[in-house]
Amino acid sequence: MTLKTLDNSLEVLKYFSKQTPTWGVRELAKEMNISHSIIYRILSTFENHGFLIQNPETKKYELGLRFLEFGQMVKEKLNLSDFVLPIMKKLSEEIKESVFLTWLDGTDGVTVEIAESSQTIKFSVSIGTRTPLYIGASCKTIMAFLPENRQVDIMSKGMEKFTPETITDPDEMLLDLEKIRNQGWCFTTGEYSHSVFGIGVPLFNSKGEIIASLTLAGPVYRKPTAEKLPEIVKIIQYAAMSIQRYFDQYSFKLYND
Amino acid sequence: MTLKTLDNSLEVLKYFSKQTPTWGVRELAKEMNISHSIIYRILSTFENHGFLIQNPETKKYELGLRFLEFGQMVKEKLNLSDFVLPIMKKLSEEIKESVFLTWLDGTDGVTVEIAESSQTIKFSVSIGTRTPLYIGASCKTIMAFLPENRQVDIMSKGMEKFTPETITDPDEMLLDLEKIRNQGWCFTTGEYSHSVFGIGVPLFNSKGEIIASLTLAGPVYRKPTAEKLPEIVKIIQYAAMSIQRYFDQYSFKLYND
DNA sequence: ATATCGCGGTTCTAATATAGAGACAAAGAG
DNA sequence: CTCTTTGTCTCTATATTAGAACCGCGATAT
Repeated sequence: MTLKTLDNSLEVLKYFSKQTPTWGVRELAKEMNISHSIIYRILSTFENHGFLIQNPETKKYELGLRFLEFGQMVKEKLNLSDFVLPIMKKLSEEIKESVFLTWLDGTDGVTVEIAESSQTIKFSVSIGTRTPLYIGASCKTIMAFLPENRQVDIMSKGMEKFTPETITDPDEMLLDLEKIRNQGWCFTTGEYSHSVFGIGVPLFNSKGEIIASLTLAGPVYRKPTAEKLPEIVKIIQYAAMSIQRYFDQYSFKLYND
Repeated sequence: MTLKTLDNSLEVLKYFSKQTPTWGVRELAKEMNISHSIIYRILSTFENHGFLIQNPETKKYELGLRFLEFGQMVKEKLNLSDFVLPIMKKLSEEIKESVFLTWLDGTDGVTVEIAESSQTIKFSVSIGTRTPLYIGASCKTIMAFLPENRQVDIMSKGMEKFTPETITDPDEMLLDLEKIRNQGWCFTTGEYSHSVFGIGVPLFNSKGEIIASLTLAGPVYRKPTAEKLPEIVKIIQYAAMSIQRYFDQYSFKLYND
């Protein structure tokens, strides 16, 4: 049993995205098909607590500084900067492509740390980015190691076709995941966004449950040839091992259900 | 008129701080003097949306990855890294002390960007840190340029004595603020935390309203002598001018009421 | 100049969601 | 083993919220 008011309010909050960072009361009400009175009350309550701010001229609302506070606390809790980021940076320099760490969170993968390639053309993504688990190397690597009932669960909520390469057939997906699980890594091209390749390897907690993935990504035209791929996978796996050791040592603190 | 349920829920959220990052249901209920049923419903609703996560072993709750997403969006909206941070870094290198940017948010100052000193002993603070406006150089610099009714408002909510140096008498504070306003900068020692000095200068929006402050801080034993102070203030003011120009140019987007 | 529209904000009341006490099983402590 | 404490769930009186209608304002159109 959940609180409907809070539930609605958090749903409202999710409309403040990178694509649509500001909303007027009636504008958002129309978008959500809800009475503008309700939206007004929700937005102004959030504003009272600093989670939203209202531009006094345009009267539109946007995200407030309170999120800086909470976001930073989560980041410090993860504490990846000290030990994990250097490993990622080294890997990124070695292969000359961007490297990122994706965390399992419900039915999504969340990018929690990034080491960008120094090349001018590179794969680039923001910390905090959320993607459904059935899309792309980083997420499918995670999904492949979940129990099958959770895999089915994720797919049962519908699978959106992000690009022509996105797999949207559940049976095909299950086969794909099995392959990933068997070989221990995942190679994709153009699933998450057009003309991007990715190579992901899994990371587990001390109980052997999947919690994250380490992924390398770059433009497809630089994608490794079939004969170079195994070598690159090995290098990524080696970096993943170092990170894994750190996780084991600190019995890493983020859960998957 | 606000939503009481949401209001309570956000109040609950604020108990997840750096000092107390994890809470059990009944533990938090006791702390807040609220029925544990209510807390349970609030926490589990937040959990459904990824704002909190529950450790499956200890059953305790802590902040979830959703905050990473929203925190990052706020950070990118501010977009200080590209232009303002380099200025701060240069200033920090020149004077060899930490430099930080504090934003006005309601009755608090929020640290939004930091350039740490390279010295081993240095002032250090997290992004997102919140302090009442009546404490410390960075906050008092902002408060000094607010209209008097808002100054009185802030003080009327009570003034906590953080350190022996904290000014808690409203009349004394008003005099102090006037002095800061007249000289255009603020110098304090040991107000925010023991044995720390700070020098703050104000930053305004295009309408001449105070929105932020640029502050230099370090250990008191390195605090500038009376004759060196004016020179250092000038250097800080020069950096502030550069930042000010950037704000003017982009008619800077964060509001103060 | 006047009318119209759409905006954020407010008020009202029926109807619904919530508060809060209490119960429960499970886990832990003594 | 018993006693305590935990998170979770159920119940009902009641406080809170939903949603329509309304308001005054400012921009736009006539």
